[in-house]
Amino acid sequence: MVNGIKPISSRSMAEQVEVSLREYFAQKAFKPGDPLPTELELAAALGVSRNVVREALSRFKMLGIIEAKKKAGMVISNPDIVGTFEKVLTPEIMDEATLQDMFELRLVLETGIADLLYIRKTEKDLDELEEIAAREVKDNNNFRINNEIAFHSKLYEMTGNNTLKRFQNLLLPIFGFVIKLEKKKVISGKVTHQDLVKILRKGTVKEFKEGMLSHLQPHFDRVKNFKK
Amino acid sequence: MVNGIKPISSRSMAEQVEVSLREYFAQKAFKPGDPLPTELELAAALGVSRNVVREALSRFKMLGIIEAKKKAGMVISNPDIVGTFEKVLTPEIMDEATLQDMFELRLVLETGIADLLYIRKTEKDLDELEEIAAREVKDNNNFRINNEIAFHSKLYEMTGNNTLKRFQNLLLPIFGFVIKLEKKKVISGKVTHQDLVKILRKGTVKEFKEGMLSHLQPHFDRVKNFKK
DNA sequence: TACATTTATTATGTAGTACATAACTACTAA
DNA sequence: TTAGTAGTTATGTACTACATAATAAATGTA
Repeated sequence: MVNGIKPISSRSMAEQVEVSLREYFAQKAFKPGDPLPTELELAAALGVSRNVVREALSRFKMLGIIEAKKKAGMVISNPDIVGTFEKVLTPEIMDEATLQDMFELRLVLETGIADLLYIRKTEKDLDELEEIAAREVKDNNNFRINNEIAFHSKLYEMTGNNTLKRFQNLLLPIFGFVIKLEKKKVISGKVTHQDLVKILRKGTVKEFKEGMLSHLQPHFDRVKNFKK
Repeated sequence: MVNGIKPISSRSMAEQVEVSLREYFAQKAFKPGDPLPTELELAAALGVSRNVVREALSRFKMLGIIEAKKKAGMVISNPDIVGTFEKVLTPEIMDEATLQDMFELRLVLETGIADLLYIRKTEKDLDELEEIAAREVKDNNNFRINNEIAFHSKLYEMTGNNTLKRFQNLLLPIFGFVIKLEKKKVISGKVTHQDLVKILRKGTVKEFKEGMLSHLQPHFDRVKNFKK
């Protein structure tokens, strides 16, 4: 294999225009609401067909960076970050290494939210969380996974960080997908959801961190055995 | 404001085609390498012009979900998740709430990687980390920020999780941006980088977690004072 | 003058045609 | 058998045409 040599830029015009536009936005310090030149103006300035410009613009529209209205023209807008993330997070077509990475990422988040939780938690939240934990004891197995999801989702909700909450919600399918890949039975940790609620109420941050770690221990064991 | 009523789908054809294609990919259980129908076939099947199809396809190309070669046609490929994330992570056009969320997200990651670190750390890594921490003591202020970045980046590298490492690298500008917004002087935590290295070498996971928390304390204080 | 209605005007959205280009196939000739 | 050539095909780019919606201008009416 020849090293240090890159293939001639066979990048499509649309791709190059995308890059150019991104630079243009940055250079002009565009902010949400700011109007853009018309498609024809852009095409003329870039020396490409309107078609190519539209393909590039279509990309920005998908990301939510650009919004377009007839006659009014196009304006910059603030993108939905998590929404964009969702568009590429399809376990079926992701490579295994990245899947494993995402699996670990969820564990990192799960153990990392403790401090945030203790800053933001309220009595009302704790009541709701307790209700979820109590419900799962009664329920049969069919609904156990749903309750598992509900419990952890509630935790993220309690951090008051909406981006984080939505983000972890996207990670859940990945988590399930990876576990399914291995065909191993999921073993529960020693610390149950109800234990965690109890700690959140009366215990310290440190105790909660230990509790959560213990709760997730089976997953961490899995990570330990995974050879990179 | 009228609730429960949505505006008539004034979504563009390109947007609708994007959705249709996504469903089509899922339904056909497409995996990387699988060939797609030609643009003309898609256009005919969807009942739209080739132009519209291309605008939608352009979006998938940006995400890295589709690759196209002349004559050979198009194939599914696995997207670069972090790369995609990078495309929407422009602090300048992000709304403040999300910026704050991302700031917190970084803190969550930083405190959450401890367990992963202890699973994966090697002597070689520790030596390198120590070298970075030592360097920053000598350096003058100009390079302090660079060293700050280098140290924390190295930590993520040590987790052996490349996605995580790249991800936090994208978060760094946000972090700087948010701090700059407030125009407050950055106060260092009581635990220095050199302290952290020492703990990583000889101490337990628990000690490291406490150390990191103490190191980040000024940032957490900032979060505490931030009213949502 | 003030207001309502109609009429351009304009930029995006969609359709269709044409042709360049790269890559693959099959055929041909040495 | 192999080298070379011609043909085929799907993407890439360009251009034209027109529909559509939103705005602004112009007009008419009270």
